[in-house]
Amino acid sequence: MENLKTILSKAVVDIFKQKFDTEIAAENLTFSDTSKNFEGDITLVVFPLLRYSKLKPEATGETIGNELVQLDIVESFNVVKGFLNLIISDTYWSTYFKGIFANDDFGKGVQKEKKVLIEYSSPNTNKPLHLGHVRNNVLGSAVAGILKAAGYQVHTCNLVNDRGIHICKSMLAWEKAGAKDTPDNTGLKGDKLVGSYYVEFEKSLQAQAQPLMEKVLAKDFSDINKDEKQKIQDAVSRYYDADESKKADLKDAVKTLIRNATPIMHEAREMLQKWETGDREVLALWNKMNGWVYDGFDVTYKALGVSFDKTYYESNTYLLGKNIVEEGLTKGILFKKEDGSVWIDLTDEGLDQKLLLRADGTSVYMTQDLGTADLRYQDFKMDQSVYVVGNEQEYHFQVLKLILKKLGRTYADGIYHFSYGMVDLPSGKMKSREGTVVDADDLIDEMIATAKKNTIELGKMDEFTSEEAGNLYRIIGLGALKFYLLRVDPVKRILFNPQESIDLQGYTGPFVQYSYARIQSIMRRFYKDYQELQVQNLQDLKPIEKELIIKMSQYPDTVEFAASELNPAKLVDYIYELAKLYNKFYSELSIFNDGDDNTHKRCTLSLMTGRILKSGFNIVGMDVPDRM
RNA sequence: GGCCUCAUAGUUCAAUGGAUAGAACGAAAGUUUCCUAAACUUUAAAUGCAGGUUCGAUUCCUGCUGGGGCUACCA
Repeated sequence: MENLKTILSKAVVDIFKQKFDTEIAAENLTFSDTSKNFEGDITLVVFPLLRYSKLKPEATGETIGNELVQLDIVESFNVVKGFLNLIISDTYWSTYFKGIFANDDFGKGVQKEKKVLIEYSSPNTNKPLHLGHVRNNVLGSAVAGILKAAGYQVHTCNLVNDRGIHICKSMLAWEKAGAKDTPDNTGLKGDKLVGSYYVEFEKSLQAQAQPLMEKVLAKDFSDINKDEKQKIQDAVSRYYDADESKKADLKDAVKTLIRNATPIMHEAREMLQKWETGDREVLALWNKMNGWVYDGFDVTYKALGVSFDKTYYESNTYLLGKNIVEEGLTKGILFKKEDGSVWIDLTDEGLDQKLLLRADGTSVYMTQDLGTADLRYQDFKMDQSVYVVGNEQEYHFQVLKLILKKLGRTYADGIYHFSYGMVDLPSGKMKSREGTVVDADDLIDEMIATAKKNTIELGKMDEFTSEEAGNLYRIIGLGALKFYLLRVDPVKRILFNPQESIDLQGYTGPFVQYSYARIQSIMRRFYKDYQELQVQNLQDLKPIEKELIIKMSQYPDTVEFAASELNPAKLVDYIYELAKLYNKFYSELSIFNDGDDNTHKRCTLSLMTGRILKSGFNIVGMDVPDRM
């Protein structure tokens, strides 16, 4: 069906042709919602048209308004300064509403050719998922859902960082602790077990690094092996020579070198090299421990309700990356330093030199990302590739895109880093060393437990079986959590206040869910009392009824907008507003005590509202309950 | 130092360059013989600072102040 703005745009273009003898482009017309302080269903902003009309704002508005009321759909108008407020006829809204009511796919965009691949989650296998990953997963699956709803061909993937020094640290610590704990004999979730050994490793590392640091700062280098001695001596003298203002940074630099110079780090790096050369024992251990981690991740993903069309593993792609590095060397895009390390010089692009292969031949993050990029393109041939990764990696993706471009990869242009802000706690940043990281599983459990507690307190569980109840708590708890994370513009940091996040009132997921459940309750009663819903002409629309229809009419545009902006918050906010408006409608008007016509009309409106609330929530990965 | 990013009621968030800047929480007051009060109604309360572009700036540009990030042979 033709959209209101389209109809009005055409009419206004005609008016300008006839009245002012000028051609204006329909795209230049700005229609906006009418401000609450004025009467109208939709507003045309006439300021931009003054140069065509050559009249004052009021006169221009009057002229356009006088012509528009000739249309059946425009009932009346008023002009305030440069704003032409139009009142649209009930007949139009009635016809329009019947159209969208009959459309099962209302809100969904037309199918598009464009193919998009969305990568999100991307965990490391050395520790469990935390709140930061939760934001990533929730955003990633929401963006995928929105693009799908907007009509794009969407695929999702996960890139698991399953190899590298971090997992070797856990492996080493596990071996040193006797190599006997398993998820089975400890009862721990696999990722938790492996993560605990990562923590163990860090403790041992700390224990070795601290005395070494003290010695070195006292200029005693006897415990440093000769390969590292020179660098460390240099760093220490830079530290002592520096001004006060720079001392902290330079001390950190020394610390980093010291950490790398500890015996336990040497062991970890040896293990990594063994891994890269295919040492069977190391590989077996690696497989075993990663397997535990995947079992653990599966539980978390399932609890979060996210999934992927394809999972990539760095262990399968880093070699491809090494080949690409070779290719780059051959093409003269990359260069080798004396120590054998490979770099790209991006100083011409305003960036720095970037390492692609270590001196010992092992690969870094960038190396495997190059390989993965090629592989993904072979698999999906996508037009656009969205990486949902935190904003601390903006530089990385800038470099990745540049390198791929220099290598002549045509798909490089389609690479888009969906960069989102970090999650902070009221106490500040999450820091694993300080134990302030919010664990994903714990968080989910806590949300569900709070949902349970509140629901029981409200005494609403009489009609539920225990299975239904458990399901309800899960829907509410996750709805609260996801809504809390999605309602904020992705580019912004989120302040995660545990207290607030589990609020179930106000601007929250449960508010929307409650509105939906209310509607279902209405509809249950309706079908009990009446045979079937008669979708008649909607007559005598009350202001709130019309407002509700207008709000519903904006759903498809909102989905489209959220897709073009890649911003789930736009859709989430709209759904909340619709629910809020519905609650107002619900309290202002009686559905069952105002005559049969009104009952049918208001149930039709209720049913449609419910469909949109559900559809919108589902798109971004949330669920709604039939009763709560 | 360089690059990127953010700054709006007491707090957490909104506002395709458009009207008198919206919500929620918190604060104050009210609504339940009637469809689910996890709701609704009312009150008080905000654009960091200084310029510029524009008919019009919270939005775009410049500078400043403040927070965060990046600038690793970590990922």
